[in-house]
This record gives sequence, C-alpha cells and structure tokens, in this order.
Amino acid sequence: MKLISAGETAANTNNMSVETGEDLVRIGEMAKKYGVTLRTLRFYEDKGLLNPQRDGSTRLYTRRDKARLKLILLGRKVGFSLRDVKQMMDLYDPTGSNTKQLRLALDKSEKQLARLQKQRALIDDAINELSGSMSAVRQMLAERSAPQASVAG
Amino acid sequence: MKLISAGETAANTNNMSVETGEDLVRIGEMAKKYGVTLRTLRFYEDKGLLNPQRDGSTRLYTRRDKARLKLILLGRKVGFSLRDVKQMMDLYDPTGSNTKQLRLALDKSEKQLARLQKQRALIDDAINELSGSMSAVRQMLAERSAPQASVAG
DNA sequence: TGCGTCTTTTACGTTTACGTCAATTCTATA
DNA sequence: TATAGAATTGACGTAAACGTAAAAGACGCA
Repeated sequence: MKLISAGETAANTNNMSVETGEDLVRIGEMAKKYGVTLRTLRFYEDKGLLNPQRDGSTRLYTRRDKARLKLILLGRKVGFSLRDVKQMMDLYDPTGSNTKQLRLALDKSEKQLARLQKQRALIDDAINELSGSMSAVRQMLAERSAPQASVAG
Repeated sequence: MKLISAGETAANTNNMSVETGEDLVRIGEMAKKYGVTLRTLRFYEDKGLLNPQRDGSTRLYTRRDKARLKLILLGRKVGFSLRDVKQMMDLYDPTGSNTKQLRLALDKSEKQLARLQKQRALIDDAINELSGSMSAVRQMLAERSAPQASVAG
C-alpha cells in the first residue's frame, strides 16, 4: 500500500522522462485526490477529456491532467455535460489568446445559467405545490383523527 | 378528424354502457386534453397507473381515469417517480378513510420536499459558481481587447 | 371499395454518466 | 516464490420516461 507513497520516491525506475514538474500520479491516487472513482477517470479518458501518459499500460497523470480534471469537475458541478466540457476544452490553445474558447465558454455559460434559473423556478414551483398538498393532507388526517382527539389531549 | 368531436355525438353506436357520468374519451382526445402523448398514456397503463375501459381494443377513458391522470401529473410535477405515484394510488380505497394512503403520501412528500430543497441548494451553488466564472471570463476577454480599445473609442 | 386517419401491439432505441463484474496482468513485498 | 493489492481492458447493466418504427386492425366517408 505504498506505491510511490505521497512524497515521491525520489529515484524512481523510469520517470523524469517527459514532464518538467515531476508529479506523475497513478490512477488510484488521482481518484482519491479528486474524489472520483477509477471508472470515472477511465471514462473521461475514453471520452477524450483526459490524456494521461502511459508507463507501459499504466496511466500516469500529470499536472496538466489535474488541471483538466478540475475543469471537468467544475463544469459538471455547474451542470455542463461532458460533451460541452470537451467542446470547450478542445479549443484550448496554449500559444494563443484563446478568445474563441472564452467566447464559447461564455456563450454556453449564459445558456446554462438560464437553464439553471429555469430549473430553480420549477423547483420552487414544485416546493410550493408540494407544501400545499402536504397541508391539505395534514388537514385530512387531522379531521380523521379529530373525533377522538378532541378529548384525548 | 371528427371522432365524436368535442361535445359528444349524442347517440353514439355503443356507448352508455358502463359509466354513469358518460364522458368516455378515446386516447387521442385524452392526450390533447392533458397535454401528453399517446405513448405516455399507454405507458402509464402499462405501468398500472391507468385502467381505461375497452371497447374491443379501443381504450375509453372515464372520469376516474382523468382524476388519476391529474394526480399522476401533479406527482410528476413535484418530482415523484411513477413508482411512487403508483404506490400511493394503489392504496386508495373508496370505502375507507384512506388514512394509510394519506400517511404514505405525507411521508413520501416530506422526503421529496427535502430532496427538492437540497436540489435547490445545489442549483444555487451552481448558479453562484457559474456567475463567478462568467465574471472572470468576461474580465479576461476585456483585457484581451483592451490594448486596442484604449485608443479606439 | 378504397382512402385517410386513428388506434393497437410489440419491441427496440435514446440519453447520461458512470457501476459492476470478469478475466487477466503487473508490481511490490515478505 | 507466493500472495495481496493495483491496474488493465472489455462488455454488459442501470435508471427514467418515454420516443419511434413497424405492421396491421378498425372506422367513417365519398
């Protein structure tokens, strides 16, 4: 249960290869770190949202992957589909100003915000409707038990 | 496109059979009346939520079915699953006080209310998070267009 | 009698984000 | 070397509420 443990087993067999920052993490650690399951990470990769390096067949997640995962999770939190997230992330260009990416994100965000507000309105409706029904039901129950209850305090 | 039309074609071939109130409606009219699809009505029947009479193979919806459908739609609106709705409706007993039904409904309603409130909290979170991100993105876009804009008013 | 519309049944498809095996391999450690 | 603990791929399952297609029966009308 050690596996590179936490602080990087300094001279690892065959690392220090591609990355500069050197904090490659395997899927288990990655999953714990971000509170997702292994399946989720593989799923995201399958959908083209993550692209961890490989050491043989073992996935090694880099700093970049962590940043991307954070974005994915933020996106999910605010209600974007994975497809949306991918579409936005695919526009990322480390050499440019990313204006297009930002515009797309803003556009999608506006729509999503509208959806969220509509949802909230629906939920508020539902809450009100439900509360009303509950009052009615309580009434009915009270009436049904009243005949005996009026005395038995 | 006539079909008994709207106001009941008085002397219909073979109606006035089972119901007292006499307002049997076929699936098409029923669907329009309540804004659902034919498929939905058949689906509800398949799930045991509705039980229209039959004239041969033709479904005939009674007053009772309409009442039940209203309940189903209300249930759906406040977020109950069809299973929940069925469970509650199955307890209906026209001869009793329906105390058990009401208690179950109240119990489920309380839980559903809690879920709705949790959902609303999540949505509020999402809205806030998203609004924040949007501000940031707008900032970035503004900065990117500022260099030229400071002169080109 | 043929058309058009409505209806019926059956059954597979859709959507989204994973869960849950299963069989197998890899790795580290005692 | 044995064994436990990771990790791999692949494939099927899940949930909910229908959508949709297909093929055929039923009804009224001109």
